[in-house]
Amino acid sequence: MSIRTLIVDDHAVVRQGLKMFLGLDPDLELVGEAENGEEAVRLTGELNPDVILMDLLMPVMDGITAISTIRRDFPDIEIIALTSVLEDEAVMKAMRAGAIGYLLKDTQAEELRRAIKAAAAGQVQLSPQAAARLMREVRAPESPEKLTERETDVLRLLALGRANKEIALELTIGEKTVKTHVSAILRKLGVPSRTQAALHAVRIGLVSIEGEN
Amino acid sequence: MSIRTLIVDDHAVVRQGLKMFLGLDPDLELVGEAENGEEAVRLTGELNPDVILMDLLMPVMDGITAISTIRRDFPDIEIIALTSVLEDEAVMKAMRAGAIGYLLKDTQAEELRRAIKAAAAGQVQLSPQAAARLMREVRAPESPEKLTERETDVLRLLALGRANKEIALELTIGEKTVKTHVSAILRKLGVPSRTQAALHAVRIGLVSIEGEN
DNA sequence: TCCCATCTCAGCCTTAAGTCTGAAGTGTCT
DNA sequence: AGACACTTCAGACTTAAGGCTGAGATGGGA
Repeated sequence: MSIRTLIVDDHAVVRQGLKMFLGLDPDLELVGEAENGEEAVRLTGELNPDVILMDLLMPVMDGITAISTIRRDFPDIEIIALTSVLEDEAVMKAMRAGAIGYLLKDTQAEELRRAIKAAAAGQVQLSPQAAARLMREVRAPESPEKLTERETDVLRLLALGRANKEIALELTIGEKTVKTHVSAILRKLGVPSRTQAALHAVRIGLVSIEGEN
Repeated sequence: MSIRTLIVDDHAVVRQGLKMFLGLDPDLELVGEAENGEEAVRLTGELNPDVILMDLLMPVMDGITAISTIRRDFPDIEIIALTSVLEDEAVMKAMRAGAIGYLLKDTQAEELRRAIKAAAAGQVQLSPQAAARLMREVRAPESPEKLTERETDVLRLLALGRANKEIALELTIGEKTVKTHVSAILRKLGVPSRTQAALHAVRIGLVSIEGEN
């Protein structure tokens, strides 16, 4: 019995490439394609795949959110995060969201097929690079002190280039309170200035760099 | 006679997808693949393709640089910039570097093949979105007061999250001088704070967001 | 040669940013 | 009920950021 696979990526070219990679193996069956997280969630319910290859950066609904949603509703379906960039935060986020694997898009056909089979069997499969990052994370306790919800709100606005006073207005809280949050954010992120915090936020995808001010 | 095409992208999946897209058309012949700009330049000399599909974001040598180099050495070879993000500056840069087309990776197979044929015939081919951006650029004179070389140096460091004092040290100039430059930068970019200037720099690709501090 | 852009820096000033300490109100978990 | 995390805010403080004006040095172009 073949492994039913769903691919999720917003770029047609990437989907086509994955399709071909999968087509080379009789054990793998492509049951559907989705262009964004929302569509992925919907199709997962309809098609009931065994494994999902999920891009992380997509419009409408990002991959991380889609992974969380699907893992919650369909705990038997394994998901491999597939992305073009290797980013510490992204790896961690994908793992926490419930991905069983994390692969880079420069993966070769053979390796990708092996990863899908491993995932179908419930085995963790990481690209060597991702594994290295994860190791580093585990070794260094680092405990990257998670931001609270409110702090995340503040960081999101801060990363849009807003001043404390503006953030205060937008969140309808006092400027002093914003300062308190900003201080906590800087401490937790381990950066010395709001500019670096903003750059960090962009890096982890909290805000889109395409986003306007 | 078929159109000899070279594809350049650092992701194997994308190359595979493009390969399949091209394979659907007997008029198109894939003569080679490159993983980065440097390899693209080398292969162009060896293979003498008619059209090159060039990704813009690549390690070793980026697409813009590769386009400039190839267009200078092989003026008869047409290059289509192919990228996953639509960014005003990137469109302009690619055009200035000599690309004849600019397509997004979510392009459909049919459209991509049409674009290659148009490029081979020396005709400009833009994705509708890219065309729109270009129009906007042309319409709005904008005259975005160019930054001087030194100001660009400062902005680059600023966008890494550096403080004025740090920038002064790294450029071996006084902090006052840095402030002068920063003021000029803010005025020219039309933003009110260094944080927004940093975000702008990232947006236009002055610094990579992957870049560390 | 003279003009002009650029780069450099100074002084003076205002405001924004960030730290520290302390504290009150809320909700959750045990 | 008590512990704990989160959010809110105050006061007092230090430092960074940014604006404004002025000005000397360099170097290229008309």
